This record gives sequence, structure tokens and C-alpha cells, in this order.
Amino acid sequence: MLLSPSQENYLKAIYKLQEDDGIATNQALAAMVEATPASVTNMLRKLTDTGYVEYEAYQGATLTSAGRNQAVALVRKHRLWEVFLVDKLQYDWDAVHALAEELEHIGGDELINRLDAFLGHPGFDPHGDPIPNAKGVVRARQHAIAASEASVGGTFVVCGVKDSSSLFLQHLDKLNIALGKAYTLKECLEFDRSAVWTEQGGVCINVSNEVAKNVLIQLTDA
Amino acid sequence: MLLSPSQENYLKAIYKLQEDDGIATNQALAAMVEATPASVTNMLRKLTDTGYVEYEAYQGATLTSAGRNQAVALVRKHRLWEVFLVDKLQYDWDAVHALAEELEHIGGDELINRLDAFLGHPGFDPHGDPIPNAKGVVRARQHAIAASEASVGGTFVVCGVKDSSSLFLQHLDKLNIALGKAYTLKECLEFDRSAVWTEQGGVCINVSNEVAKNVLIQLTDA
DNA sequence: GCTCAGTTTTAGCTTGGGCTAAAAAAATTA
DNA sequence: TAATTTTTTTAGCCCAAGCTAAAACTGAGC
Repeated sequence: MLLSPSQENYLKAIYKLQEDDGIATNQALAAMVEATPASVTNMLRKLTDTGYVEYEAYQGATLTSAGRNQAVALVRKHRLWEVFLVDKLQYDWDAVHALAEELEHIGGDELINRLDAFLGHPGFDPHGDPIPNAKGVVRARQHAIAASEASVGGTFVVCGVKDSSSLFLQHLDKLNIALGKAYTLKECLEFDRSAVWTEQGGVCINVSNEVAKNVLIQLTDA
Repeated sequence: MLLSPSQENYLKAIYKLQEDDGIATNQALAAMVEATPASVTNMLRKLTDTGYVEYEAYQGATLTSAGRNQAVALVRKHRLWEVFLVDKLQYDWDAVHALAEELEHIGGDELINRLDAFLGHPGFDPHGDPIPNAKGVVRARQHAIAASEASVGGTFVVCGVKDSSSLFLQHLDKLNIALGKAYTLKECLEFDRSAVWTEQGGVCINVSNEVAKNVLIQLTDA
């Protein structure tokens, strides 16, 4: 069964919602695919007929294993194209999402496996999200926690973001926060729950709680 | 004005037909975009309304300058993606057309100019066709003639093909004919107008007239 | 200048993926 | 539990891009 780009987007959306909320409601889906809830109901019916989705009225949608395979393959394609755009075409990390969204619908396994090889089988995309391998296995990030969970005095490396909107990523750029960089949490300010981090060089940056909650880190011993 | 992939395909088809036949008839267009003549009439109307095509009933279609710009941009995108697929992803030259056909509808100038830079601003695609530059200027191949026009004893380099179908390209692979290779025309057989070429190493290959007519060459002095 | 084959256009239908507005079901609050 | 709000579904519509069949046009040969 061949899926249209639109259908693929629905599968991806259900997959994401299942991953982070456990359940894919009609309304959340509508927001994610930028359609009305009525259109979502329509499409869920179709995807149920073709065997990618399990769905009963008013109960939300779940992916079948075929659906999950498709969704994971799409995530793989999306993230590999993002790596290509950043590593090879020198795009900024905040500018690649929309293009990858288009590219992920092109071609089949052959293309994406060749791209994967060309890029050197990267494990993570430019936002630190793990790239599923050709068999659809996603290796979860190890020991990653939100930066807001760090304790004063701790040292850590930024390894991902929870929000990969352009707005947020550009904000991180301004703060000089980037993937792979190391920081020490100097202090936490009671008043607004913001934090002071220092970079290796000793430069201080002020990080709001809102930002810290969306930055993923790995604690280091140093 | 934003064009759908389908509309873009029509513009490209009109462009190609104008280039090689001088005129884009309804029927030829239908064959090229794989639709019925009735559908073509429909679409030509739309493209006329949006200012990309000039068209009067029964008279065939012509591109406006806006239309030509779009078409050349598409050719550029198509050929650059073909270079990417062959040079970077190691595809064979006979396998890239369909994928490039999909990729050419993605993104805008920004993407394609970055791809161009990444590929080192190539002048020709894997079939020897010239790649228009960012301004839409196509530098024509110099001194190229069909291999069927060569005279006995002449030496030449293969620089392109007229037919880039998978079937033909695979046939050339079997004959050991490839872009950039040099040959000498040893003799022409009256009977079936086939020819004998020798490679540098002295290996002989038998080339039918049908093949020779579709291979483009440049004569060399040697 | 007619006729007829071939080409193009018209008319009306189909399918995919949207939409709005109203009805129905579920969830929340009093 | 009853009332109200929120969510989901239904019903009926729209648009893009295709299709077929029939009508209209063109141009070649007589």
C-alpha cells in the first residue's frame, strides 16, 4: 500500500503524540497536521481501512505495527535529511525542519540508505534527536535529563532540545548554548527560578527556567 | 504565484517540446506529462490565467518569460540533483531520473544554490546535459554532434546522449560506452549502417546506427 | 470546396484532501 | 445527578487534477 505525503504526515503525528502523551487525540492531531478535527476523523478512517491505524470513534488513534514502521521510517528520513542540510549544505540548525519535512516524502529505502551511508551513519540529528537505523531501531539517548533538573555545582554537556522550533533554537544561539558544549550550573535564583551557567571560558549566561526545561543535558563527572 | 508539482511538470514539458520541436502540441504534452489531452487543455487554461503560458485554442502552447524562467529553474534543479545522486550517493546514471523528478519540486532557490555550491558548481549532469546557472543561463554544449555524423578514421570523446532512458543508458553500459571516454571510428558497414569503434586500449565495439544517432560526441584532433 | 481522419475542446464525472456548521457523545462542574 | 462545556462526528460543500465520451475544429487529399 502506497501512502500520500498527507497520510505520511498523519502517521508521523500519531507516532509523536503516542510517544510523548501516550495518546493521540483528534484535537492534538488536528493541531499537529494543521487541519480541522473533522478532517482528522476522515483521514483516520482511511488509515484504518488501509491497516496502518487502529481507531474507534471517540477513543483516539493508535498505530498498528505497519503504521509504526512507516512512522519510524519517516522519522529516520527526516532526521537524515536534516543532517545532510546542516553538515553538507551548511544550513543553520533552526532552518532545516521545513525542508526536511518536504524531503522526507521523497523516494524509498534505497535512497535513504544511500544517504545514510554518505553521511557516515550518523546517530543523531542536528537537534540531538536519535536517528533510527535501517531496521527501524531507535537507540534512546542515554542519561539525558532536562537542564532544569541539574543541581548547583554540577557540570554537564548539552545533548539535545525538547523544543526544536526556530524561535527556541535562535534563542539558544543568542545565549551561546549549542549541542556538545559543556557548562557548569553556578546558581539557581529563587525569585524566578532562572539559573546562571558558566561556559568553559568562564563566561556567564543567564538561563530562564523555561529555557532550561527544554534543554537536554548529560551530567559529566568533572 | 506558487506552482504545484503538477503545474511545474507542465511548464517543463512545454519547455522541452519548444526546445526540440519548436511547438508544444496538446498531444505531445499529454504524452510527456502522462495525462489525457483533455486534462492538458484544462491545465493550459490555468497556466495561462496565472501568466506562465500563452495559449490560444487549437494553436498549441508557448511559455511566457515567467514560464520560461520557472522551466529553466526546474531543469537546473533536476540536473543538480542528478549530479548529487550519481557523484555523492553512487547511483548509476540510468537510475537517477525518477528520483530527480521528485526532488526537483522541493524547496526554493536557497536550497538549490547551496546544493550547487556543495557539488562545486558542476557544468553538466551525469548524461552530459548542461546545467543552467543561478541566473538561468544555459551554456550550450560546444561542437557536439551525433556520433552517427563522424567520419571514418575520426577520433572523438563521448560528451552526451540524446536519449536518457534507462533502457538506452544500460545498453551503453553493456557496450562500454561512457561519458568522457575516447574512441576512434574504425569503419562504417554499408549493410546496416552500423559502425565499429575502438577504445583507447584497442578493444572493438559494434555500434548500431540507432545507438550512434543518440550519442553526442566532440571530435578531437588526435 | 468537400470530406474525412486526426486533434482539440467541452461537458460532466471521480477521487483525495481539505473545509464549515450542526448534531452527538464525553467529560467536567455544580 | 443534572447541566454545561468540550470534543468528536456527521453531513454537505469546495478545489485541484485527473478521467471519458461526445462535439467542434483543422488540415490533407480528392
